[in-house]
Amino acid sequence: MPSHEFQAHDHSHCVSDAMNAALVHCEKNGLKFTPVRQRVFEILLSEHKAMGAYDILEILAKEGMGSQPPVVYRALDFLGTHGFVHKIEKLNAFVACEHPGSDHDPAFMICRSCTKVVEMNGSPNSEISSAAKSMGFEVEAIVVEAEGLCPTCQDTE
Amino acid sequence: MPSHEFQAHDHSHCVSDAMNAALVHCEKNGLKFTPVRQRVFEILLSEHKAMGAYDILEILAKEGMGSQPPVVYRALDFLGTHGFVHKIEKLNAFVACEHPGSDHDPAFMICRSCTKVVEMNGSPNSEISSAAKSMGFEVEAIVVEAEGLCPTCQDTE
DNA sequence: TGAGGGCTTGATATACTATAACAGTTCATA
DNA sequence: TATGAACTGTTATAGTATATCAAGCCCTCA
Ligand SMILES: [Zn+2]
Ligand SMILES: [Zn+2]
Ligand SMILES: [Zn+2]
Ligand SMILES: [Zn+2]
Repeated sequence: MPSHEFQAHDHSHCVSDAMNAALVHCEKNGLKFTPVRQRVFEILLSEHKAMGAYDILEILAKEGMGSQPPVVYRALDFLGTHGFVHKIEKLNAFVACEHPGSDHDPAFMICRSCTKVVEMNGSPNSEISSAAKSMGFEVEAIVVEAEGLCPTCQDTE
Repeated sequence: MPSHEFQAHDHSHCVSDAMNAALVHCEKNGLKFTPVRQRVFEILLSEHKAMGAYDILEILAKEGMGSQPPVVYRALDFLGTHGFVHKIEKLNAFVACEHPGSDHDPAFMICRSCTKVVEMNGSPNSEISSAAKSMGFEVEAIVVEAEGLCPTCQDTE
């Protein structure tokens, strides 16, 4: 059983790796990684969970960084456009990307018990792509979200 | 290239097949396929497109079948629970099931140009299931939604 | 230097999606 | 006929997302 983010791990590495990758990517591409954007990213990095835009906004507001919805939606739009966060459609919520730097179609596992959200390794989407292609459909983006129980929560049920 | 619902076809068969299957299933299982539920299903069957709850409600209202959101959401809940319609998470919208009667994890193709939504044949989800299983994750439900261009719309671009 | 232009932020208002809660009705059945 | 379960009507409210316009910042080029 490979280790992964559902299990206990040194999460400070997740945070620093992702933040560093984002800083480097913005630097290289002349993107403005402004304080609000950076703070929203930090908030999403703090746990492997999806957060609603309004949950994030509440934190920002307490810190005096903006109190209106557009503030957080604009930051999320920036972060999503550049691949730093993903939207979880099933939850109408957002999660920090775990594979920074690589352009990828993410696929997620959502634990309904502990609410953690983890990206699958690799891109297990080739079967879907080829099923679509065999019907003549040209895929541009794929949403893959598996809901269920993570290893830890299976044990405690 | 197999034929499918993106292309021209005798759509009246889609409608009558699905409605018959639903009627039979409700009959067999003692489910109450009430006028509102039946009408909502008909509306969703009229095209291979996803419709928002409020679009459906607008039609119901014109016909004097209920004018408040709970009416349509309750009907959609019934239809979803019994597998007659699916929710498209990416669109926050609902579509009639094309494989009535069979218990299945649907996978969708969404054309961004003509907005048609078609279920893939088979369940091309085994790759995802096994990727999840290899990480110890127990899948209970899968959302698969591929967005792109259908065969027809590729030609006209 | 300072006028312009593009991008970011602030702020107000509004649109869109979904559910909670309770009252009234229908219908099967005990 | 009484009882209860399920469906419908209705009001109110919660939750998610965007349109729009004004104001500020930063870079660049005349
Ligand atoms: Zn971590
Ligand atoms: Zn869990
Ligand atoms: Zn059809
Ligand atoms: Zn199309």
